[in-house]
Amino acid sequence: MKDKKADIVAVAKAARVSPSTVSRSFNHPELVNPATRKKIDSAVRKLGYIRNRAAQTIHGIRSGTVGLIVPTVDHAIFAELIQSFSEAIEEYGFTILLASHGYSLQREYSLTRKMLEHRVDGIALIGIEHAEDTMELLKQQSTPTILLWNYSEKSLFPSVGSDNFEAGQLIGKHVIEQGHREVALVFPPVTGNDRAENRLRGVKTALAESGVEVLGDRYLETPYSVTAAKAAVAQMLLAPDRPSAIICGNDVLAWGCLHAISKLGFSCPEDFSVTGIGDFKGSKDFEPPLTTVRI
Amino acid sequence: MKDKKADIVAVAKAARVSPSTVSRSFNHPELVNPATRKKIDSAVRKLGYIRNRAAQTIHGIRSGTVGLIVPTVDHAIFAELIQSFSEAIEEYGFTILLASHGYSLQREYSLTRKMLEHRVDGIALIGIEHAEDTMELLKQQSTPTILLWNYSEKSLFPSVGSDNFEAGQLIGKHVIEQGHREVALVFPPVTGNDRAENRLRGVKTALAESGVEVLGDRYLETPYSVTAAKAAVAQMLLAPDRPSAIICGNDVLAWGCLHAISKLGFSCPEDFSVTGIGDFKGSKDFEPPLTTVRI
DNA sequence: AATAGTATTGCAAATGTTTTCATAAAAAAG
DNA sequence: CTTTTTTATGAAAACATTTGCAATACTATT
Repeated sequence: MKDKKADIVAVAKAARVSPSTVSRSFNHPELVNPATRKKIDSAVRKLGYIRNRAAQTIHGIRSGTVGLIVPTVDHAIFAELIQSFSEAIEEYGFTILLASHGYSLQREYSLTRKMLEHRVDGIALIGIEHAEDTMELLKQQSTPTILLWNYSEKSLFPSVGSDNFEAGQLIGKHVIEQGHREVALVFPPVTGNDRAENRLRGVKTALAESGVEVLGDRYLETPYSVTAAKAAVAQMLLAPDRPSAIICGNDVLAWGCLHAISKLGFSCPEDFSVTGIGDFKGSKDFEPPLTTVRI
Repeated sequence: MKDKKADIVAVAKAARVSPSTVSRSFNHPELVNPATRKKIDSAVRKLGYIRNRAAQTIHGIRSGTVGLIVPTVDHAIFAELIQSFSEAIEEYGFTILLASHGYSLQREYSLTRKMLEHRVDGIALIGIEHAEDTMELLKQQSTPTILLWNYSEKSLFPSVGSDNFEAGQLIGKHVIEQGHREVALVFPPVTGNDRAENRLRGVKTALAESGVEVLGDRYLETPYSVTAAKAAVAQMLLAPDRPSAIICGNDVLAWGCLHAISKLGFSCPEDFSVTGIGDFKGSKDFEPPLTTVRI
C-alpha cells in the first residue's frame, strides 16, 4: 500500500530488473524475454504503475496527442466532425487536444501556440484561411498540419473537405432551375469564416448567372442558431415584398427558417421553398424533408 | 535562420542569461528584473522559441490539461457541455484532452488510463455510475475528478448536474396532470447510461402513482437519433391502439416524434401530446414549441 | 562607513523516461 | 569443444525543464 506514486524504477525494483528493461517491455516488447515481461507486468499491476507520457514526450518522440482547433463545438456542425476525427485517431492510440476559438482568428493563433507547447504530434484546423502568423508558426515548427472542412488545391497545408463555393453554386442553380426569381439569403457572418464566405459567393455567382440579384433587405445575416434564424426570417416574411425561395447558408439556419414559416401559418413548399447546406443529422426527417447539399 | 528548434538554453544564450532566469521569467516573472525580462522576451521572439510543456509536466507541477471523457460528441447533448466546459477551462489557461467511449464502460476505463498517462490535472466524466475499476483507478491516483450531468449527494466524486430522476418525475406528473392516461415512452438504451435510466425510473414512478402503466408495445427503445425515433414512433402510430401522449427520454427523440406525427398527417398537440427532456437548442423554436424539462 | 536587508541571478541537482552502447549468456555453427 | 551469431539485459547519457540554495550586487538603515 505505497502512497508514493510508482515510477519506472519502482517497477524495475519490484520486478528485479533494470529500468531500461521495463521501458523496453513497454515500447519494444519483442525485445524482452517473455518470462521477464510477465514479471514486469505483474509488478506494474501490483504497484498500480501508470506510465508518464510527459517523460517520453520530452525525448521528442511522440506525445500521442493531436490538436484539433475548431471555431465552436456548440452546434451540430462540428460535433460530427469531432466525433469522427476522435474515433479515427483513437484507433491509433492518439488522444485529441481540443480547443475552440469562437471564430476569432486571434484566439486561434494563441491556441495553436498552446498546442505546440504541448508538443502535439499534429494539428488540425477548420477552414483554409487563417491568420498569417498562425500559418507561419506551423510552417516554421514543421508540425504536421491539415486543414479541414474546406477544400482547395492551393491551400498552404493539405486540406480535406469540400468545395464550399461549389456547394453554394449547386444549391443556387437548383433554386433557379425550380423557377425561382425572388430569392432571399440567410447566412451567418462571413468574416473570418471562409466556409460560409465561399458558400455565399457560390450562391451569388449562380444567381447572377441568371440575372437574379439579391436585394439588401433580402440578405439576412444571423448568428448561427435556430432561434436567431427563425426570428429574422419571421420578420422578413411579415414584410410586404416576400421572396419565393429562401437559401440558407447551412441547415441549422434552414431549420429556423422552416419553423418561422409554420409559425406564420405558411407552409413549405407551397408558399416558400427553403434550402440548407450540410445535410445535418435530422434534416432529412423534417416534414417535408429539407432540400440541402450533402457535404 | 536556425533550423534546429530553440530550447531554453538557446534562448538563455541569446539573452546572455542563465536558463534558470529564462525559466523564471516565464513562471515567476515578478522575480526577474524587468530589463532582463525584456531581453529574454526579445530573444524568445527572435528564435521562435516555444516552451515545452512536457518538460515541465515532468516535474509534477501542472500539465495544463484536463481530461474530459464523454459517451459521444456526435449529438446535441454533449456538444453544449463540451463547449461550455472548454470555454471555462481555457480561461484558466488549461486545455481539454477529449475522448469519447461510445457508451462502453470498458472503453471508458482505458481512456481514463490514457488520460492519467498524460498526467491530466483533473478529469471529468459523464454520469455517476462507472466501472468499478475506473473509480478505483481515479481514487488511487488521487486525480481530482468530477462527475457531470447527473447529480447525486452520495456520488463517489463531487458531481455537478441535475437530478435526472426528478426530471423524469416532473414530466411524468405534468403529463398526468394534463389528463393523459394512455402514455407511450420513447427512450434510448439505458444500460450503462445512468442518466437515461434515472429519467426512465422517474417517469415510471410518476405514472405509477396515478395507476398508469406503460404496456410493452408502448415502450419504445430507439438509438439516440432523430431518424430512429421518427421511424419507431411512426410505426407505433400506425397501430390501432394509439396513446394520447408520448414521453421522450430527451429532446432529440422528441424531435423525431414530432416529425413522425406531421408525416402521418396528425398534429401536435391536437392529436398527441409530446414531451422531451433537456430543452436543447432549437426545441423552443418548433411549432408548437416542445414541452420539455430544462436542465 | 558599516551593517543588515533585499533584489537578482547562476549553479547544480532533480524530474521520469528512452536509447545507445557494451556486456553477458545462450544458441548455432563448424 | 571452440568460434561465431543471436538474444537478453544493464549502465549511463540524454531529453528540456524547474527549483533550492548560494552568491552577488544593490539599497536602506543606523
